[in-house]
Formats: sequence, structure tokens, C-alpha cells
Amino acid sequence: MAYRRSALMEERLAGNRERILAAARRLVAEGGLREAQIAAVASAAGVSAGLIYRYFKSKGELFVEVLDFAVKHEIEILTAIVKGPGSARDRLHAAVESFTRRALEGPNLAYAFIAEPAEAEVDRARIRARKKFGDLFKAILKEGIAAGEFAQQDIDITAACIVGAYTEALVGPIGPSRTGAKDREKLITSISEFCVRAVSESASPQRKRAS
Amino acid sequence: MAYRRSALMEERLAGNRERILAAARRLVAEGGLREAQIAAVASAAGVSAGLIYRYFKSKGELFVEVLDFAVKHEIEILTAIVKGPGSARDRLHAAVESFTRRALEGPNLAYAFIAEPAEAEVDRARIRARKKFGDLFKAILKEGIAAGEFAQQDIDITAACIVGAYTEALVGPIGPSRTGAKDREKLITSISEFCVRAVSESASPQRKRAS
DNA sequence: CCAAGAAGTGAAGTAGAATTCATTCCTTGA
DNA sequence: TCAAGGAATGAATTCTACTTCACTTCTTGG
Repeated sequence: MAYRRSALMEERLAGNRERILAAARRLVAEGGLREAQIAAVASAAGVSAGLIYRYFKSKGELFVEVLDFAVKHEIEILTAIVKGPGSARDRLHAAVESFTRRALEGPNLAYAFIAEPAEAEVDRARIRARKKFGDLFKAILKEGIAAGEFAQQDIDITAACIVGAYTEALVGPIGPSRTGAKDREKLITSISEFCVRAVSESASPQRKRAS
Repeated sequence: MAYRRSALMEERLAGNRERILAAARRLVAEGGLREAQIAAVASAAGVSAGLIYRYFKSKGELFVEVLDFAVKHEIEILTAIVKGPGSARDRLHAAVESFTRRALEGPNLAYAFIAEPAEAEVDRARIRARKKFGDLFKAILKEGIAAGEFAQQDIDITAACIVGAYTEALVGPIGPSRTGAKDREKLITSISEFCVRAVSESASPQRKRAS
């Protein structure tokens, strides 16, 4: 027995792992999953391509971890809003606003997580993430409907519509190129207001004909 | 000169072309662009992979044609609704309902055409298509806002939100993917109503900020 | 029926990325 | 200091598609 992991070594290994993850995160944020190839990640992390496979079973697994990390952060923030004070309407508005604002700040990260196709594993992780986001919205919807703030509606479908609405509205601006900071605020506000209106009772009755 | 295309032959060739396109369409509808590889299309069309390149310059060109075909059909139907009679609200409802109903008949086709990224050429075609859909909704929105039926809002962003909402609810991971005909009607109705509510003035005035 | 030439084939060529693995470099404990 | 064995390397391999092309089959007009 001439070799055993020392605490120092253990730390160094953990450092490697973290550096690989950080590099992957950075590359995705900068250029989307497209640009985040194993060779590029390795080079950015200052390790060899082969080493990545000592820490992660596959490329997919690495990026599932990257995605989960970001989603976890996102969910924490949104959960705080959802469980926080205020009317359902205000919280819904705040949640959408918060999400879209951060999405616009790290464009490609959001794009990657929302729309960019990837390995089957990553896709599955993305679906889990979307479900989690949907669940948060469902919680607000349930309360809002119970409180009479929102119109009667199917919360599953509405939650899907909300996630879809802000996703689509974001994908345009964050996919191809960045939008100016000025338009950005407008975009954030418009999306949030769209979502709030969408769940609220309409002013004029649904039946109403052109007047 | 011992060979010249006869009318019969001409017809046969056109048939091949059509069969290739049909196979591509079917594969996309079933499994998205992912599943629609040249080899698979060839096999589904009953021709060799090589033959496809006699009819289409590249994979991208083939799928641009597939996309354009579907979009053209869709646009025609929606245009008729948009330019038809009725209040803006009714027409918006009808347009979303019409689109979602048909989308449910071929789920992934809609998704692939609206959301799934692909070859650069296909992406460009997709962006054109999206713009066309967006323009149709924008036309209704403009009229509805002018007529006082809808709330004041940014029509570009709203149009994107509408497209995103029904897309996600139809084929996204949150919405139900395979449902019975009974739920289907519910889904169609819920989505359409969501969209109409989303553009209409809310019953209770909306605060700009939680105060 | 035959030869010219198009239609059609599908295996080989390519290309871009992921993954492996023989080899080298390090760390550790005796 | 040394050797055992893990850590790290990166070129070679594998994988997965698209695309080409040398060859075969079919159609046509004489």
C-alpha cells in the first residue's frame, strides 16, 4: 500500500471537478451548448479532455449537473417569491419578472436551458426543470383562484401557457442576438403583464361581440 | 439520342419527390427533426439515401420545403380567420382554437416548426414562418386595441407570448401530451381562453408595481 | 433488340464530436 | 529513495450523420 488519497489530494480533486463545472457553465453562458464541447471545456478548465471522464460519466451527465445547478438557483429565488407576501397577482408578476430579468442577463445560459436541443439526458433534466417551474406557478394560481383574484381556469394548462409565453417571448431576443438594455425593461414588463392579464378575469364578458 | 423523359417518367419522378417529402413530413410529425435523418427518410419513402440528393440539394433544403409546406397551409387557414368577420376577440379565439386543434392532430410537426432548432437554412425558414404567424396575430391585436376590445400593449411581445403559450401547452413537457378526445376539447378551449384573457383588459385594475 | 444515357443504389468517404486507453506523471507511505 | 498505484494526458478510436460516387438497373428511340 503505497498510495492513498490524502486530504490535500482530495481537495485538489474536488477543485478539478469544480473547475470543470465552472468552465462548462461559463462556456454555455457565453456560447450556448453548441460551443461547449468537451475539448473546449477541458481547455477552459485547464485539464485534458480525458480527465473530464474521470469526474463525469459522459458529456450529458456533466451538463445535467450544470443545468441542475442553475435551475436550483432559479427555483430558490422563485420559491421565495411564491411563498412570500403579497397578493397572488403581485407574486405572479414578480415571479415572471424576476425570471425574465435574469434570463436576459445571461442570455445563452437561459437559451440553453429553455430551448437548445441536447443529449437525451439533458433534455430529460430540462423537462424536470420546466415541470418544477410549472409547479411554482400552479401554487400561485391555486391561491389566486381561491381568493377570487384570478378567473376560474385549469391550472395545469394555464401554468404551461405561462411558461410557454415567457419562454417564447424570450427566445427571440436571447437566441440570435442581444437586445438593448432599454428595450429590455419594456420586454420584461410586457411579458409580466401579459401573464397577469392572462390569468385574471376579463373586464368585459367573454361573450361580448365587437362593440 | 436514345433516352428522353416521357410524360410517364416525369410523373414517376414527381411521385418520388412527393413520396420523399411525405416521408419526411411523417417522420418529423412522429419524432421531430431529431428522428428525421436522411437514412430514415429514405427508408420510409422506399428509396435509397442517395436518391434524395437527386431531388434535394441537401438535407436542409428538403426540410425547408417540408416546413414551408406545412406553414403555407396553416397560414392560409389562419389568414381566412383573421381577415374574416367578427370581433377581434372572437377572431383571436378562433385563430388559436383552429391552430391548436390541427396541431393536436400532428403534435410534433407544430413543435418542430415553431421551436426546434436545426440546420441554418431551416432556422431561417423557421424564423420567417414565425414572423408570418406573429404578423397574423399582430393584425388582430392592432384592430382589437384600436377598437378598445383589448388592453393597450406591445403587440410584438404579445404575439410572441401567444405563440409560445399555445405551443408549450400543446406539446411542451408540462401540458398533457397524449390525451383522449374529451380532454382535448378542454385543452383547446382552455388555451384559447387563456390567450383571449391575456390580451383583454383585466376586470380589476392592474397596479404597475406592488405597493 | 440494342445502345445511350438517365434513374437508382448503397457502400465508402467525410466530418465533427464524444469517448477510450496505452502511456506518462505524481503522490504516498515505508 | 523507491515502487505501488492513482491521476492525468491526448492521440487514436468510435460514433453518428450527411454526402458522394462508382456501379447497376431501367427506359427510351431507332
